[in-house]
Amino acid sequence: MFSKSCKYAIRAVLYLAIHSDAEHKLGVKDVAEALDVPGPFLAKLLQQLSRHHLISSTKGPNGGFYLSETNARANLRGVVESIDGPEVFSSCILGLPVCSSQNPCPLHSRAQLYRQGLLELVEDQTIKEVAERVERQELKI
Amino acid sequence: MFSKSCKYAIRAVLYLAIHSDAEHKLGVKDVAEALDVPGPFLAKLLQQLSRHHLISSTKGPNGGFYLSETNARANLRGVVESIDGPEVFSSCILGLPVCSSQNPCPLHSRAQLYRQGLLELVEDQTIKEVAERVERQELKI
DNA sequence: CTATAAAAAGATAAAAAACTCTTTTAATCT
DNA sequence: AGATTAAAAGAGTTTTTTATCTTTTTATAG
Ligand code: FES
Ligand code: FES
Repeated sequence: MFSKSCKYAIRAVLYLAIHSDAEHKLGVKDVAEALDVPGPFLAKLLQQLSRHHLISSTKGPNGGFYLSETNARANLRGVVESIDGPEVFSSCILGLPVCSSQNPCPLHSRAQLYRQGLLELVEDQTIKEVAERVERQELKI
Repeated sequence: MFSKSCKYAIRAVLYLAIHSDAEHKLGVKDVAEALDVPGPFLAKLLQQLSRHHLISSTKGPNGGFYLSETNARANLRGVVESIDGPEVFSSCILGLPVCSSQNPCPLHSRAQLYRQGLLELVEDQTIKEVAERVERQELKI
């Protein structure tokens, strides 16, 4: 479903939500080791998220990546769209050039249900909320 | 979501459901041109589906690919599983090594809704039913 | 102001997915 | 039986995704 990159990105954002804030920034290495993900590759992803203002970062000593309060109040949709592109939520499930009710593919109407589930997955709770649930219920990330 | 291969495969199966039967077989080229898909690549996919008995084929003059009655009474799940692997319906949406309610990831419970939609998409109608709907409603494939 | 720490950027490499070409096998027709 | 047709199988190639390595920029600390 999501690309590997996107999965890494989501997990990294959640990790930052739990373990970082403006006063406690984390280096790529910290996150990569905690999530068991290739470091230099994760660095690229975090840079990309940072460029899109979905996470925050500063350079230099005591620098690193973190989630600002604002970052944490967003949901995960932006993260997914930033890495995998916005089309994941709107493109035809059979790969036809356009997806529309005007000219639908055979799976179009049922694809709505699937998309609904997908959107709820990433939209109906903030990153902060997910992170808090992870802590309360000791979930794996 | 589905790989490109899988999308091609689904479309090809539907095309066969509509345009072929045991008495009217189609060559790879026919299908590839109709769907505007790379021919030799589609050939590989059809061979794979044929090996898994999801479509039928015969060699030689008047040979080709087609859907038997039995093939057409199945749903699309087998096609998807044959090309993309069965894990698409059961693997963790965040890429964790196992997906289970015992040790769930933060998105696990909501992922169920998404999976439900995905399964309905491919399971709740037979290939024949989809094909008939395509003909009745002149849908694109 | 200099040394240092860490992200940003750029350039490369490896692996996987998508796509192509060639040879072999099997069915049909004459 | 021999010629022909079309799938099956095998061996490449190209493109995209994933992963690594190196250099540059910027913020901080001393
Ligand atoms: S047209 Fe295929 S999903 Fe909408
Ligand atoms: S554990 Fe992640 S979806 Fe089930």
